[in-house]
Amino acid sequence: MNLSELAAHLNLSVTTVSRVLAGSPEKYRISEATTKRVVEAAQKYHAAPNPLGLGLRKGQTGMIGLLVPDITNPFFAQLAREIERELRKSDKAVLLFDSGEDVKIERKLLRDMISRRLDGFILAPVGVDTEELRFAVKNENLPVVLMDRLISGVDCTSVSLDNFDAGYKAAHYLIQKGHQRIGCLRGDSRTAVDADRYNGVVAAICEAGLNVDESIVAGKGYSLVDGVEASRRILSNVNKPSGVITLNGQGIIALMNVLHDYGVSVPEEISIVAFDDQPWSKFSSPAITTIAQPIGKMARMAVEIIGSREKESKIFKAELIERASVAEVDVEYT
Amino acid sequence: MNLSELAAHLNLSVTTVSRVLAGSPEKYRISEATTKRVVEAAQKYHAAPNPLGLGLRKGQTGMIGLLVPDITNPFFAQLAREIERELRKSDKAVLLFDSGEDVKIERKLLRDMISRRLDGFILAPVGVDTEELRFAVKNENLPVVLMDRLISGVDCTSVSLDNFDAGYKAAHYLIQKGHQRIGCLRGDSRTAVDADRYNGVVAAICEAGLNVDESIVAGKGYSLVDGVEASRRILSNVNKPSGVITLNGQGIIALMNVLHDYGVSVPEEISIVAFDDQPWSKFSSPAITTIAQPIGKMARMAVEIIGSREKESKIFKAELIERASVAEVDVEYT
DNA sequence: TTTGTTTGCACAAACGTTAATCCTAAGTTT
DNA sequence: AAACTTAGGATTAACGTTTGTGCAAACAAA
Repeated sequence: MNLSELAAHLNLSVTTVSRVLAGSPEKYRISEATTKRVVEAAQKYHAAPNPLGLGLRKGQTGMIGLLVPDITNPFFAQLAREIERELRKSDKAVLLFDSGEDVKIERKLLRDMISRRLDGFILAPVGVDTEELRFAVKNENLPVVLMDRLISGVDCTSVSLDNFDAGYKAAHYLIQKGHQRIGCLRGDSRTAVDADRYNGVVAAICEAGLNVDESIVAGKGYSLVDGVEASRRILSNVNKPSGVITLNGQGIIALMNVLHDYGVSVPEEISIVAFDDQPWSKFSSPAITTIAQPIGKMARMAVEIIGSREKESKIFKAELIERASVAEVDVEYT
Repeated sequence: MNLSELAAHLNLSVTTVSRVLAGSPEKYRISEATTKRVVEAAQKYHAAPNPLGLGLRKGQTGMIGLLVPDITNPFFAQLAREIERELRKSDKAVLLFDSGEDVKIERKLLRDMISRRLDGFILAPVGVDTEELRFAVKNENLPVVLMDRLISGVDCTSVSLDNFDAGYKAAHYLIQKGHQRIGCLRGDSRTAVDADRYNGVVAAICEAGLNVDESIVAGKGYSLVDGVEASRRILSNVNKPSGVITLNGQGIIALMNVLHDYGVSVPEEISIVAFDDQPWSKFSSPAITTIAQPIGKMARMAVEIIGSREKESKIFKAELIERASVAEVDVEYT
């Protein structure tokens, strides 16, 4: 039911009803009696202000747009859930857009998002620099937060992971456990996320005085098929790695299956450190040692930035969760 | 940019601009020249009708609400993706609501959804009959489609799976492969989805003249923890099943890990049929034989029903995808 | 009684559209 | 030339809010 319908029903003006329901009856000197009458009738008839009228008047929609490359990817699903949960506290709703890792579709969606006059945007782009992305970001008046795959050169408030540090931590941990031959299952090396993480891995390896063998490094995309293919390439190497780091969430699924396929036991023959904690990681056998992103914290920060229209980017540190997929090996002295 | 701003810029009335951009210039006798002028300027300045004004005028928001129990669950994530993709074709957007399997939150969300005056609702409820759900559904004028966990007694257009048939198919397949001792990993047995599937399983078992051993049937919820616990119960039985059916998507993840933990090999020692095809099911080792829901088709049907305001419910049949997790066993004659 | 001060609410405008109606200048017919 | 048609738009109202202002009644003060 409308405010106007309710007002007619109560023989009051829409103004009065609106003022009561907006929560400031005393400010406008609405009597106790009237206030009570309105509130009770509103409850009874499920009356609430029409968001379109309200939005038109106030210039805001009460919605923020969330763009992800693939909601089917557990990382983005978790992100979406946390963002929705947080936004709900300020009575905002989430408009979901899924580009399917397709840059052309992403462009279209960005245009659509903008034309919908949302109150803010949380964008996890495919990872490619497009005109639409720049346009969306440059829209000075609207709060935009970039997440996950940041675009170098596109200047925008962002919430992200210190990917270099995360990669470094993963490799450093393996090295500390005695591993000297470290393989790496990458995603799309053209995206900054992947490159940064890999650079961190390389840095740790070099720092330890070891060298990087690119024949046990593979990957060309974030899909499961890509992951499986890369895993096979890594494992079919005559000189197998003693530890493998999967640089993205899908990677671990691919790798585990290929490992099982090849009859390689974890962590006895090969140790694994995976990026992105999955719901099942701790139930897996062996439980997976993980570089976990603080998804909840990042989501909350993104929402806070949107709400407060801050302009400062935040970088979070990943956390290494020790579980059972990494074995300690004796260091071979060469 | 607004239509009114654009109109002012072009020294035209808002009406004219609106009519050109709405795509019916000839119907209102707008000259070719003017039409062209408007179209070009609109492109140049990224001008588009404000959806709030438009919505207010037309009485629709161009958005439909999607309510799921858990977007992190791959089934609902896939559903969301397909629904969004389909809705996009008619320029509608998806407002996402995630109840987190919590009935109280679901109630609140339903109220919020209704007050947002959306053009339609696609609801995958937690599975419990609530007043709010009934209210949302009874809202005669708005198109509502129920999916997945239907509520018996709540009369509403729905798109669902023939769950009995699906359960029957799973069990029948195992029996056909010679299995006589069939275990079952259930979800929440109070929900109709789970009960129907289980009844299908029971029917197939009884039809084959075998009997159901409830000591290898377990499950009390849809979460991963529930799944792990139930899997342990089933596998710790002294007399292990020769085949296990997991009645929901999370189940297979739990079961596989527990199996690996117990050192049971699939399909040599135990065969598995899983509900809900997962992206990794075919890459798994062994690849998982699956009872797959036609998620894409179901999503498209839901969107079609919403669009056409049909009232007829549709029931889809699950498809059995034969892969490698079921072994043929010799039938023991008793 | 007149003037001033509250109290309690209604009225009007504006947000941006669109659909129905109306207006004006030009061209066409008689 | 007068009357009629047509082209090409502009005006107006309405969708449902909220906010600034207005205005009557009641009450107090002088």
